[in-house]
Amino acid sequence: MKLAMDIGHIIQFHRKKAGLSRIDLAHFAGLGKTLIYELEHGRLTVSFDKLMSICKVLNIKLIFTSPYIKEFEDSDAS
Amino acid sequence: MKLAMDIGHIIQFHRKKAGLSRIDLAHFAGLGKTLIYELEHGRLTVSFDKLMSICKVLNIKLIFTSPYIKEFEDSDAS
DNA sequence: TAAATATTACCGAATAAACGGTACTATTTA
DNA sequence: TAAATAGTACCGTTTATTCGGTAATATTTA
Repeated sequence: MKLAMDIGHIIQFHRKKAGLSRIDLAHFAGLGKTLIYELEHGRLTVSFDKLMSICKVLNIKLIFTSPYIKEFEDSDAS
Repeated sequence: MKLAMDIGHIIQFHRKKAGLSRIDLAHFAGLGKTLIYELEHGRLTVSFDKLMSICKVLNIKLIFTSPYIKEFEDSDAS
């Protein structure tokens, strides 16, 4: 578990674990190579859905948590 | 804890819990009102850093997790 | 009811993200 | 060493996001 500070490092670590090149990862996530490159170099200005596509390929899950989350889950809105 | 499927609902729930209007939230997060509106209406095409700004205001934390996360945290890359 | 506030909604413009192309430099691998 | 692959880097263009403005409709509060 890790806070969303250095996603770039997390992505890079998991990409290498998966034995993928940047181009491979970009391809599997349906994205351009430039995005992977910039993401791994600390650029946080990435759209959320594209980040999700990458995480999906790398089997990384995102969890939202807060003092109210339990209450939210028990509500209808969930 | 909740997967990143319906962020819109999560945001809205927490915003109301905090007693903030959309304009309030937008203001505190340094964003435009349109973004909050669209985000709460299921639009996932939001930049990650702006989503983070919103979460920060609402005291929502984001956690990345995966089978390799422990290993990542113990590595230098973390 | 009336006034104030919040929400929903669309618009065009400004800004930012994402792309492919290209080229040059490591780093592998044969 | 030579060839192949991967990484770094910048560019100009396309596309998507984000914005403020405006207006009309709830919803809340006096």
